[in-house]
Amino acid sequence: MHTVEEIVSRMSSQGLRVTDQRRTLAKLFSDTSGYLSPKDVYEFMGKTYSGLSFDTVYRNLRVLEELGVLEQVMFEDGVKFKLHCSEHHHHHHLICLQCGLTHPIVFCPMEQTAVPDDFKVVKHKFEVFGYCKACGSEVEVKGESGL
Amino acid sequence: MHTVEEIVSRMSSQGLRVTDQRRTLAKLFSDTSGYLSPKDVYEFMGKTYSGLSFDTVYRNLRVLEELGVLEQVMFEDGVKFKLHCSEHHHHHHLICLQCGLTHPIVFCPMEQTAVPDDFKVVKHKFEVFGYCKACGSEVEVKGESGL
DNA sequence: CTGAGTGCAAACGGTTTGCATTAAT
DNA sequence: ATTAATGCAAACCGTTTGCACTCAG
Repeated sequence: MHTVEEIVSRMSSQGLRVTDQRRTLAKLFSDTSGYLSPKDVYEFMGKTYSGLSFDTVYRNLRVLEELGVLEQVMFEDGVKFKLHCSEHHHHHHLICLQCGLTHPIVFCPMEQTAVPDDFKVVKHKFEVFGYCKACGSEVEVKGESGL
Repeated sequence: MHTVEEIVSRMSSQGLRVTDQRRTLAKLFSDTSGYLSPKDVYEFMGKTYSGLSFDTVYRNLRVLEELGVLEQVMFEDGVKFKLHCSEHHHHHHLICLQCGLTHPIVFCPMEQTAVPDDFKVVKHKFEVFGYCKACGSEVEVKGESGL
Protein backbone atom coordinates (compact mmCIF):
# COMPACT_ATOMS: atom_id res chain seq x y z
CA MET A 1 0.00 0.00 0.00
CA HIS A 2 1.05 3.58 -0.58
CA THR A 3 0.15 5.68 2.40
CA VAL A 4 0.53 9.43 2.36
CA GLU A 5 3.41 9.16 4.82
CA GLU A 6 5.22 6.62 2.67
CA ILE A 7 4.94 8.85 -0.34
CA VAL A 8 5.96 11.93 1.59
CA SER A 9 8.99 10.28 3.12
CA ARG A 10 10.00 8.98 -0.25
CA MET A 11 9.90 12.55 -1.50
CA SER A 12 12.04 13.96 1.26
CA SER A 13 14.48 11.08 1.08
CA GLN A 14 15.08 12.17 -2.51
CA GLY A 15 15.79 15.72 -1.44
CA LEU A 16 12.45 16.88 -2.74
CA ARG A 17 10.58 19.40 -0.66
CA VAL A 18 7.31 18.40 0.91
CA THR A 19 4.94 21.22 0.22
CA ASP A 20 1.38 21.35 1.37
CA GLN A 21 0.24 20.90 -2.17
CA ARG A 22 2.35 17.80 -2.69
CA ARG A 23 1.04 16.28 0.50
CA THR A 24 -2.51 16.87 -0.70
CA LEU A 25 -1.67 15.32 -4.04
CA ALA A 26 -0.23 12.28 -2.28
CA LYS A 27 -3.38 12.00 -0.21
CA LEU A 28 -5.58 12.29 -3.28
CA PHE A 29 -3.91 9.34 -4.96
CA SER A 30 -3.58 7.23 -1.86
CA ASP A 31 -7.33 7.68 -1.36
CA THR A 32 -8.16 6.87 -4.97
CA SER A 33 -8.28 3.34 -6.31
CA GLY A 34 -8.26 4.25 -9.95
CA TYR A 35 -7.14 6.53 -12.71
CA LEU A 36 -7.23 10.31 -12.60
CA SER A 37 -6.60 12.68 -15.48
CA PRO A 38 -4.50 15.81 -14.98
CA LYS A 39 -7.77 17.70 -15.25
CA ASP A 40 -9.36 15.60 -12.51
CA VAL A 41 -6.38 16.35 -10.32
CA TYR A 42 -6.43 20.03 -11.16
CA GLU A 43 -10.11 20.29 -10.32
CA PHE A 44 -9.72 18.42 -7.07
CA MET A 45 -6.68 20.38 -5.96
CA GLY A 46 -8.28 23.61 -7.10
CA LYS A 47 -10.88 23.27 -4.35
CA THR A 48 -8.14 23.69 -1.80
CA TYR A 49 -5.63 25.88 -3.61
CA SER A 50 -7.38 28.77 -5.27
CA GLY A 51 -4.41 30.14 -7.19
CA LEU A 52 -3.48 26.67 -8.46
CA SER A 53 -1.98 26.45 -11.90
CA PHE A 54 -2.07 23.57 -14.33
CA ASP A 55 1.66 23.54 -14.82
CA THR A 56 2.29 22.81 -11.15
CA VAL A 57 -0.13 19.92 -11.33
CA TYR A 58 1.74 18.53 -14.31
CA ARG A 59 5.10 19.10 -12.65
CA ASN A 60 4.06 17.28 -9.50
CA LEU A 61 2.42 14.46 -11.38
CA ARG A 62 5.68 13.95 -13.17
CA VAL A 63 7.64 14.20 -9.94
CA LEU A 64 5.53 11.45 -8.41
CA GLU A 65 5.83 9.40 -11.55
CA GLU A 66 9.61 9.68 -11.51
CA LEU A 67 9.56 8.71 -7.84
CA GLY A 68 7.79 5.53 -8.85
CA VAL A 69 4.73 6.50 -6.85
CA LEU A 70 2.45 7.01 -9.83
CA GLU A 71 2.14 5.31 -13.15
CA GLN A 72 0.87 6.92 -16.31
CA VAL A 73 -1.35 5.26 -18.89
CA MET A 74 -2.67 6.50 -22.20
CA PHE A 75 -6.37 6.04 -22.88
CA GLU A 76 -8.54 7.00 -25.82
CA ASP A 77 -9.38 10.23 -24.07
CA GLY A 78 -5.87 11.08 -22.95
CA VAL A 79 -3.29 10.45 -20.26
CA LYS A 80 -4.26 9.33 -16.79
CA PHE A 81 -2.44 8.55 -13.56
CA LYS A 82 -2.89 6.11 -10.73
CA LEU A 83 -0.87 4.82 -7.81
CA HIS A 84 1.81 2.45 -9.01
CA CYS A 85 0.50 -1.07 -8.66
CA SER A 86 1.44 -2.71 -5.40
CA GLU A 87 1.02 -6.15 -6.94
CA HIS A 88 4.41 -7.74 -7.20
CA HIS A 89 3.50 -10.10 -9.98
CA HIS A 90 2.58 -9.34 -13.54
CA HIS A 91 -1.12 -8.63 -13.86
CA HIS A 92 -3.76 -6.74 -15.82
CA HIS A 93 -6.77 -4.60 -14.94
CA LEU A 94 -10.48 -4.28 -14.91
CA ILE A 95 -11.18 -0.59 -15.35
CA CYS A 96 -14.44 1.18 -14.57
CA LEU A 97 -15.45 3.51 -17.39
CA GLN A 98 -17.39 5.67 -14.99
CA CYS A 99 -15.19 6.24 -11.96
CA GLY A 100 -11.84 4.95 -13.18
CA LEU A 101 -11.58 2.37 -10.41
CA THR A 102 -9.23 -0.48 -11.21
CA HIS A 103 -9.16 -4.06 -10.10
CA PRO A 104 -6.33 -6.49 -10.83
CA ILE A 105 -6.78 -9.48 -13.12
CA VAL A 106 -4.38 -12.27 -12.33
CA PHE A 107 -4.92 -14.12 -15.58
CA CYS A 108 -2.43 -13.23 -18.30
CA PRO A 109 -3.47 -14.12 -21.83
CA MET A 110 0.03 -14.13 -23.25
CA GLU A 111 0.70 -17.68 -22.17
CA GLN A 112 -2.12 -18.92 -24.31
CA THR A 113 -1.55 -16.68 -27.28
CA ALA A 114 -0.11 -18.30 -30.35
CA VAL A 115 2.44 -15.96 -31.90
CA PRO A 116 4.23 -16.62 -35.19
CA ASP A 117 7.79 -17.53 -34.30
CA ASP A 118 9.22 -14.82 -36.54
CA PHE A 119 7.54 -12.18 -34.39
CA LYS A 120 9.49 -11.08 -31.33
CA VAL A 121 7.11 -10.15 -28.53
CA VAL A 122 8.26 -7.21 -26.43
CA LYS A 123 5.20 -6.26 -24.41
CA HIS A 124 1.45 -6.59 -24.35
CA LYS A 125 -1.61 -4.81 -23.10
CA PHE A 126 -4.76 -6.41 -21.78
CA GLU A 127 -7.44 -4.22 -20.30
CA VAL A 128 -11.07 -4.93 -19.54
CA PHE A 129 -13.44 -1.98 -19.42
CA GLY A 130 -16.88 -1.81 -17.92
CA TYR A 131 -18.76 -0.66 -14.85
CA CYS A 132 -17.93 -1.48 -11.27
CA LYS A 133 -20.58 -2.47 -8.76
CA ALA A 134 -21.33 1.09 -7.65
CA CYS A 135 -21.34 2.67 -11.11
CA GLY A 136 -23.09 -0.31 -12.67
CA SER A 137 -26.18 0.17 -10.55
CA GLU A 138 -26.36 3.86 -11.47
CA VAL A 139 -26.26 2.99 -15.16
CA GLU A 140 -29.02 0.40 -14.79
CA VAL A 141 -31.43 3.17 -13.93
CA LYS A 142 -31.08 4.76 -17.36
CA GLY A 143 -30.70 1.83 -19.70
CA GLU A 144 -32.16 -1.33 -18.25
CA SER A 145 -32.13 -4.12 -20.80
CA GLY A 146 -31.51 -7.80 -21.15
CA LEU A 147 -27.98 -7.22 -22.38
CA MET B 1 -10.02 -6.45 -48.77
CA HIS B 2 -10.13 -2.72 -49.30
CA THR B 3 -8.90 -1.88 -52.74
CA VAL B 4 -8.42 1.69 -53.87
CA GLU B 5 -11.40 1.35 -56.16
CA GLU B 6 -13.64 0.08 -53.41
CA ILE B 7 -12.71 2.98 -51.21
CA VAL B 8 -13.09 5.50 -54.02
CA SER B 9 -16.48 4.20 -55.02
CA ARG B 10 -17.60 4.27 -51.45
CA MET B 11 -16.61 7.92 -51.35
CA SER B 12 -18.53 8.89 -54.45
CA SER B 13 -21.55 6.86 -53.43
CA GLN B 14 -21.71 9.08 -50.37
CA GLY B 15 -21.65 12.23 -52.46
CA LEU B 16 -18.03 12.91 -51.54
CA ARG B 17 -15.73 14.15 -54.24
CA VAL B 18 -12.90 11.98 -55.37
CA THR B 19 -9.90 14.23 -55.53
CA ASP B 20 -6.46 13.18 -56.59
CA GLN B 21 -5.28 13.57 -53.05
CA ARG B 22 -8.02 11.36 -51.64
CA ARG B 23 -7.26 8.70 -54.20
CA THR B 24 -3.61 8.78 -53.17
CA LEU B 25 -4.60 8.55 -49.54
CA ALA B 26 -6.79 5.55 -50.30
CA LYS B 27 -3.91 3.93 -52.12
CA LEU B 28 -1.53 4.61 -49.25
CA PHE B 29 -3.75 2.79 -46.79
CA SER B 30 -4.70 -0.04 -49.09
CA ASP B 31 -0.98 -0.63 -49.62
CA THR B 32 -0.16 -0.48 -45.92
CA SER B 33 -0.75 -3.39 -43.58
CA GLY B 34 -0.41 -1.44 -40.38
CA TYR B 35 -0.85 1.79 -38.48
CA LEU B 36 0.10 5.23 -39.76
CA SER B 37 0.18 8.43 -37.75
CA PRO B 38 -1.19 11.67 -39.22
CA LYS B 39 2.44 12.74 -39.48
CA ASP B 40 3.36 9.59 -41.41
CA VAL B 41 0.51 10.31 -43.77
CA TYR B 42 1.45 13.96 -44.12
CA GLU B 43 5.04 13.09 -44.92
CA PHE B 44 4.08 10.47 -47.45
CA MET B 45 1.51 12.65 -49.16
CA GLY B 46 3.87 15.61 -49.05
CA LYS B 47 6.16 13.85 -51.49
CA THR B 48 3.46 14.11 -54.11
CA TYR B 49 1.61 17.26 -53.11
CA SER B 50 4.05 20.04 -52.38
CA GLY B 51 1.57 22.58 -51.03
CA LEU B 52 -0.05 19.98 -48.79
CA SER B 53 -1.38 21.16 -45.46
CA PHE B 54 -1.83 19.20 -42.28
CA ASP B 55 -5.44 20.19 -41.89
CA THR B 56 -6.39 18.55 -45.17
CA VAL B 57 -4.68 15.37 -44.05
CA TYR B 58 -6.67 15.42 -40.84
CA ARG B 59 -9.88 16.22 -42.65
CA ASN B 60 -9.45 13.36 -45.05
CA LEU B 61 -8.41 10.92 -42.37
CA ARG B 62 -11.60 11.78 -40.59
CA VAL B 63 -13.62 11.45 -43.78
CA LEU B 64 -12.27 7.97 -44.33
CA GLU B 65 -12.88 7.08 -40.75
CA GLU B 66 -16.49 8.22 -40.93
CA LEU B 67 -16.85 6.21 -44.13
CA GLY B 68 -15.79 3.16 -42.16
CA VAL B 69 -12.70 2.74 -44.32
CA LEU B 70 -10.21 3.59 -41.58
CA GLU B 71 -10.12 2.95 -37.88
CA GLN B 72 -8.37 5.09 -35.35
CA VAL B 73 -6.45 3.83 -32.34
CA MET B 74 -4.72 5.70 -29.54
CA PHE B 75 -1.20 4.58 -28.68
CA GLU B 76 1.26 5.85 -26.11
CA ASP B 77 2.74 8.12 -28.75
CA GLY B 78 -0.52 9.38 -30.16
CA VAL B 79 -3.30 8.60 -32.58
CA LYS B 80 -2.81 6.28 -35.53
CA PHE B 81 -4.93 5.00 -38.39
CA LYS B 82 -5.20 1.79 -40.33
CA LEU B 83 -7.58 0.18 -42.77
CA HIS B 84 -10.66 -1.03 -40.98
CA CYS B 85 -10.18 -4.70 -40.24
CA SER B 86 -11.62 -6.96 -42.87
CA GLU B 87 -11.87 -9.84 -40.40
CA HIS B 88 -15.50 -10.54 -39.77
CA HIS B 89 -14.97 -12.12 -36.41
CA HIS B 90 -13.77 -10.53 -33.23
CA HIS B 91 -10.00 -10.57 -33.00
CA HIS B 92 -6.95 -8.81 -31.62
CA HIS B 93 -3.58 -7.75 -33.01
CA LEU B 94 0.11 -8.30 -33.02
CA ILE B 95 1.61 -4.88 -33.69
CA CYS B 96 5.14 -4.18 -34.85
CA LEU B 97 6.73 -1.40 -32.82
CA GLN B 98 9.01 -0.52 -35.69
CA CYS B 99 6.88 -0.42 -38.83
CA GLY B 100 3.37 -0.55 -37.37
CA LEU B 101 2.46 -3.71 -39.26
CA THR B 102 -0.43 -5.60 -37.73
CA HIS B 103 -1.32 -9.25 -37.73
CA PRO B 104 -4.60 -10.67 -36.39
CA ILE B 105 -4.72 -12.85 -33.29
CA VAL B 106 -7.70 -15.15 -33.29
CA PHE B 107 -7.45 -16.00 -29.60
CA CYS B 108 -9.59 -13.81 -27.36
CA PRO B 109 -8.65 -13.82 -23.70
CA MET B 110 -12.03 -12.66 -22.46
CA GLU B 111 -13.50 -16.12 -22.50
CA GLN B 112 -10.96 -17.25 -19.96
CA THR B 113 -10.92 -14.16 -17.83
CA ALA B 114 -12.57 -14.43 -14.46
CA VAL B 115 -14.47 -11.24 -13.77
CA PRO B 116 -16.25 -10.49 -10.50
CA ASP B 117 -19.95 -10.81 -11.22
CA ASP B 118 -20.66 -7.32 -9.92
CA PHE B 119 -18.52 -5.87 -12.70
CA LYS B 120 -20.27 -5.33 -16.02
CA VAL B 121 -17.86 -5.82 -18.87
CA VAL B 122 -18.39 -3.49 -21.80
CA LYS B 123 -15.27 -3.87 -23.88
CA HIS B 124 -11.69 -5.00 -23.73
CA LYS B 125 -8.35 -4.39 -25.34
CA PHE B 126 -5.69 -6.97 -26.02
CA GLU B 127 -2.64 -5.95 -27.99
CA VAL B 128 0.71 -7.65 -28.38
CA PHE B 129 3.66 -5.45 -29.30
CA GLY B 130 7.00 -6.52 -30.68
CA TYR B 131 8.97 -6.74 -33.88
CA CYS B 132 7.85 -8.38 -37.09
CA LYS B 133 10.13 -10.63 -39.11
CA ALA B 134 11.61 -7.83 -41.20
CA CYS B 135 12.09 -5.33 -38.37
CA GLY B 136 13.24 -8.02 -35.95
CA SER B 137 16.23 -8.85 -38.07
CA GLU B 138 17.22 -5.19 -38.29
CA VAL B 139 17.12 -4.90 -34.52
CA GLU B 140 19.29 -8.00 -34.08
CA VAL B 141 22.16 -6.20 -35.70
CA LYS B 142 22.33 -3.58 -32.97
CA GLY B 143 21.47 -5.52 -29.85
CA GLU B 144 22.19 -9.21 -30.29
CA SER B 145 21.67 -11.07 -27.06
CA GLY B 146 20.27 -14.25 -25.68
CA LEU B 147 17.04 -12.56 -24.72
C1' DC C 1 19.70 32.16 3.77
C1' DT C 2 19.56 29.11 -0.28
C1' DG C 3 17.58 26.61 -3.76
C1' DA C 4 13.47 24.04 -4.85
C1' DG C 5 8.48 24.91 -5.64
C1' DT C 6 5.07 27.92 -7.31
C1' DG C 7 2.16 30.97 -10.39
C1' DC C 8 2.15 33.51 -14.33
C1' DA C 9 2.67 34.16 -19.06
C1' DA C 10 4.17 32.62 -22.94
C1' DA C 11 5.76 28.80 -26.01
C1' DC C 12 4.86 24.50 -27.84
C1' DG C 13 2.97 20.42 -30.69
C1' DG C 14 -0.89 18.24 -32.36
C1' DT C 15 -5.45 19.08 -33.98
C1' DT C 16 -9.41 21.95 -35.50
C1' DT C 17 -11.77 25.95 -37.54
C1' DG C 18 -13.11 30.06 -40.69
C1' DC C 19 -12.50 31.84 -44.81
C1' DA C 20 -11.29 32.78 -49.58
C1' DT C 21 -9.71 30.12 -53.56
C1' DT C 22 -9.79 26.07 -56.48
C1' DA C 23 -11.61 22.30 -58.69
C1' DA C 24 -14.97 17.92 -59.01
C1' DT C 25 -19.38 17.18 -60.21
C1' DA D 1 -22.54 26.71 -62.09
C1' DT D 2 -22.72 24.79 -57.83
C1' DT D 3 -20.77 23.24 -53.93
C1' DA D 4 -17.29 20.40 -51.82
C1' DA D 5 -12.18 20.23 -51.15
C1' DT D 6 -8.09 22.70 -50.42
C1' DG D 7 -4.49 25.84 -48.39
C1' DC D 8 -3.67 29.36 -45.40
C1' DA D 9 -3.83 31.51 -41.08
C1' DA D 10 -5.35 31.57 -36.90
C1' DA D 11 -7.68 29.37 -33.04
C1' DC D 12 -7.67 25.74 -29.95
C1' DC D 13 -6.41 22.29 -26.22
C1' DG D 14 -3.29 19.79 -23.50
C1' DT D 15 1.29 20.12 -22.01
C1' DT D 16 5.86 22.33 -21.23
C1' DT D 17 9.13 26.10 -20.39
C1' DG D 18 11.37 30.57 -18.58
C1' DC D 19 11.21 33.61 -15.23
C1' DA D 20 10.55 36.14 -10.98
C1' DC D 21 8.65 35.39 -6.45
C1' DT D 22 7.90 32.45 -2.37
C1' DC D 23 8.70 29.29 1.01
C1' DA D 24 10.59 24.59 2.91
C1' DG D 25 14.94 23.11 4.38
